[in-house]
Amino acid sequence: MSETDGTPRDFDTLRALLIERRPDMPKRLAQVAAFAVDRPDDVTFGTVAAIAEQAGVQPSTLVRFAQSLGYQGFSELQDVFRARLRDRWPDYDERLEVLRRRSADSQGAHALFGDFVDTAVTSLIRLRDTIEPARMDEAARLIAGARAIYLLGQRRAFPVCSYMAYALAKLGSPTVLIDNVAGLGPEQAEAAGPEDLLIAVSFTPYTSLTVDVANAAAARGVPVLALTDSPFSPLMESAKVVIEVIEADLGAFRSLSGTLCLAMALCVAAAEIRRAEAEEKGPARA
Amino acid sequence: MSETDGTPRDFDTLRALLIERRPDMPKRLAQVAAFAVDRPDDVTFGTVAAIAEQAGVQPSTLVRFAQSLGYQGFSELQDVFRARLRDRWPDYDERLEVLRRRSADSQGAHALFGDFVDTAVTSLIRLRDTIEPARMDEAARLIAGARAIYLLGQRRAFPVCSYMAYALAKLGSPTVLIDNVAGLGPEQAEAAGPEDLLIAVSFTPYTSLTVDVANAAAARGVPVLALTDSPFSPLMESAKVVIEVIEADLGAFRSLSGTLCLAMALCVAAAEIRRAEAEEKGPARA
DNA sequence: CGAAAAATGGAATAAAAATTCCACATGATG
DNA sequence: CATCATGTGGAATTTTTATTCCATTTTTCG
Repeated sequence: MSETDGTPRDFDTLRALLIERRPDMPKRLAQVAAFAVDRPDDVTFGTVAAIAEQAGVQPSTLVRFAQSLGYQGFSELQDVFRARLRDRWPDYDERLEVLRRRSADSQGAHALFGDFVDTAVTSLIRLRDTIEPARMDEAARLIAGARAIYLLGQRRAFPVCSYMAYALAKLGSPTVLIDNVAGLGPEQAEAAGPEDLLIAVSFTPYTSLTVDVANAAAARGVPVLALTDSPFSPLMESAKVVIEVIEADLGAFRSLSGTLCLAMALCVAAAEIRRAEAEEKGPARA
Repeated sequence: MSETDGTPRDFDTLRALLIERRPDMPKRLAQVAAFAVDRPDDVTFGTVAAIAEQAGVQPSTLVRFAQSLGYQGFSELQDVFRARLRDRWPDYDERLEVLRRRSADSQGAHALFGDFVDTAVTSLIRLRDTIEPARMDEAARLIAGARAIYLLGQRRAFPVCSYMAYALAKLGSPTVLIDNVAGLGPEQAEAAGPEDLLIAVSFTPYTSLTVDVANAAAARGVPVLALTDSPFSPLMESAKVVIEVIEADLGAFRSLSGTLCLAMALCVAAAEIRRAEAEEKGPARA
């Protein structure tokens, strides 16, 4: 993987290289190689001095070790160790750099697309691994149990809402998309009652309309399901259930893929719950 | 866990503390708290200067932040972040195991979400590998060269358009989202002229409004860029450039992830082209 | 509205770290 | 066994990084 000059940039390759080359290394360097393979965490987090002591060598030996592998210095080698723990979240600055360089080449659109795809995939996988199943079930039940679903989200969150509006409508749920046309957002939301559900979607920086309408609704006893990106979201107060969605971003552009998938899954899960319940109560009616 | 004096030594406690105390913190410190909770990985590996920049504060603020929580300095706080990875990730295999078990266990919403994620990832990767770079460049240049961008898409395609509207606006392009409020879609599109660009997004079954408006515009000499899902799309006739987007679907639900990524990439690519051109012509004006 | 307190930004300083350098040791080779 | 190439330890140096300090701004409260 990704070594142009025999100097690994990813941990697995580096590890393999160390194991392969260790027998031919000078004593101290071999010692360092062994230590690096055995206790990668210590290498990841330690300072040169600390690692040197643990490995029983001089600090300078570590630097020479790194250089003998083709790195500029020990720090560069340590970066590979760190990337191992960090990989799933592509490095912000480096990415931006790549973005800029590529578009300067005017290789442009397609390469950029590749980056966006990477970011979206990262986002999706990460979200799948971190989201709490219990929360999702709660949310799905909330949707399934509601009389009508009110969807609230502005700016970047709006596509999510309009997508849910489409999906829910297709699944047969009474749905109101609060699009705030003519500034009537608050009024659109006013029809919602305790039997209904307001799904509020908002990301930093939180649109005040969204927050205000959600709070007002909550105050009236309308249950609120919040999809948001941080535990500090102002939606936390009013929401009955909160699902935290952390998306990866590329430059200034945050992916929406994870949120959309989540939204879709919730809608379909809710539809399933409803269907199951309908079957239990009156199988004949279907 | 293990805090004698209210200063957490483990990450989870620290995180909880930050969430709890953030509302009462001064602005900048709250900002740091949010950053620390949202992007712990960046805090774990960054230097004070790098983290400060990403969080939009001064280095000294980070130190003060740590001290206000009872740590001696920022480094001590960072240790807590590092310990989190040390403790949590030593064994990759175990982690995978947990993950596997979790997704096998869970039924309902979460499992469904996993499926949607799989579908989206498949969609993304496939799209990245099949799309024609030349087309994308054409499309990006078209967007970059236009006076104003008109966005047309109904139903499932609407979220894509609203997302583009958001992105283009943020990138400084004059943008009109044809949302067809009050049935005024055709009239909204009428302002578009040969200097402008109409981006039409439509998937099977093609909404007639979209097709009609796109055709009418094309007849008037407005260039049309079509994002669609089949070579038989009725948009083929009127479009100057067509990008074909094939999305994977799960049951009746087709993913949108690929289309959204594509849309985003096009917008950013166009913005880059514009910037490059602006720099060439009048570097002084920037 | 005005004084006091708290918070903030940014430069200055101190601390710590990485890296380089070189004298010395070791081991291979003729 | 002399010589040379290679490897090593440790101090010196340079660079990076964290922290402190203080003038200025913002907020709070009488």
